[in-house]
Amino acid sequence: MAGPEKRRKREREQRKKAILKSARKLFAERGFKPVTVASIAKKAELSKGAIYLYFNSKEEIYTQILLSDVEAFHKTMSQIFSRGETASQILYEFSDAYIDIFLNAREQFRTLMNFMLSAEHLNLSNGIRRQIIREMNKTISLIEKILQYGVDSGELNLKKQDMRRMRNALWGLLNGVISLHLFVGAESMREDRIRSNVREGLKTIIAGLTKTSKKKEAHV
Amino acid sequence: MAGPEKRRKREREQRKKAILKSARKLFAERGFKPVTVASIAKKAELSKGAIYLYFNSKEEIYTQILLSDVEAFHKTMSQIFSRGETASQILYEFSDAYIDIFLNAREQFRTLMNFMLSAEHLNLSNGIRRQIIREMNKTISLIEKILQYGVDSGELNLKKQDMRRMRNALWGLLNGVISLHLFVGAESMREDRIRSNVREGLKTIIAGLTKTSKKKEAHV
DNA sequence: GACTCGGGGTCAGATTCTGACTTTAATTCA
DNA sequence: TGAATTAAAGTCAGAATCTGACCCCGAGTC
Repeated sequence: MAGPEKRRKREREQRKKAILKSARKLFAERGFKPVTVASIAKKAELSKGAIYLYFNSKEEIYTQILLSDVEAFHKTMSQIFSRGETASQILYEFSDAYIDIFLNAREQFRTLMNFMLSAEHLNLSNGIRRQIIREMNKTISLIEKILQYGVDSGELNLKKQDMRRMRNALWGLLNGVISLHLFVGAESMREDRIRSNVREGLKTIIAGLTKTSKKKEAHV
Repeated sequence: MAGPEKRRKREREQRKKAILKSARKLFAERGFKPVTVASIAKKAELSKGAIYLYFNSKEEIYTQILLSDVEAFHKTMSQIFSRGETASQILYEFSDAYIDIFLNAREQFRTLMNFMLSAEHLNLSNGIRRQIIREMNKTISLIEKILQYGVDSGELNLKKQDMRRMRNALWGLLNGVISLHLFVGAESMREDRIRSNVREGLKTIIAGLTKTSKKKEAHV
């Protein structure tokens, strides 16, 4: 590629990134609907029209942020695997990492949460919504893999048909605890409380799943 | 100023600076004539045409670099004054600073030197050339000020009509020594040799000027 | 249901940029 | 000398990017 051409391409990508950066901040603060394209343009020091040279719609901006966040999220969480540890250790680490992301990359987390909480009235096209949900599920199914690994290694005792429910329970535990503390409780205590609550829940669940406790038949 | 407008102005100035930066490097390496506008454009990752949106001619680019260098140079050298010291101390510091600039901002120095060495066949317009020379003279006349200060304080013995000649002799000493070592002598020895040569010359000149040596009448 | 208002999206015109083209001036060679 | 060649300065039509006034629609108000 020629000199000026290369420079132009680079600058075009920088511009795009700048728009996404501005938009991410605004979406994290306010969600989808209240953020106007004009406000994104203003933050990025561009005119509204210029935004449409880089994206086809407000929805597309939101989607790209969401997808890249979900992917980054999934990438981070994937790294938890591939260390020769017990399933319960991995579960603890997974939870820790999840909480870390919440605490350190709050904007990403909020955007994600916002999507989960109100995906239906976001008026994204159905295809896009499904794509994002599929991506999110990839992360959720990591929990299932951990559980499966525990079952395979003989560490955990869990029937095939309960796997999915347990996975959702664990995922729910994480998000529920975090959400609980997001709106109540003092900022200063938040991290400790989230961590200890999650750890406590995990401990009990893992205890209930470990093979040593051989008795189990008390049906629901 | 509005958001996008402010950004545009900023970016325009950045572009201009980038062009000057590329051009300065090339001019320092090769002088005026051999540097083509196309080569400046290439280094700045722009087309030739774009260069002419920021400058009216190759000459103007060169001039702006030269002027800003001369001004920076003069500013640095001016700071030598305004410390309550003897004229000879100030002369030593002035020389040291001059050598420092040569050693640390070689590109600027080369551009300046190049101008001094071949101002006549640079085909700059006469007005511009005179403007730059006037600016350079401001710096040269700093030496005269130092000498005058020495005379006024009774430290130096120098007739009014000899002032200018002495000033030029000192300036010549500096540039002559530097030029000498610029083309001969090993890089590793250069700094030491320049400094010691200049110091030696200064020492002798100052000795010849200090009032204590009262005898003087041996005309040329 | 008419009216207002706010925000998504459009578009004509302004600005910036590109590279092929024209001009100019210096050099070579008959 | 002066015609031919060449190389670099400088130009310009058209492409790319950007702007902000404008259009349109849907949601709320009376």
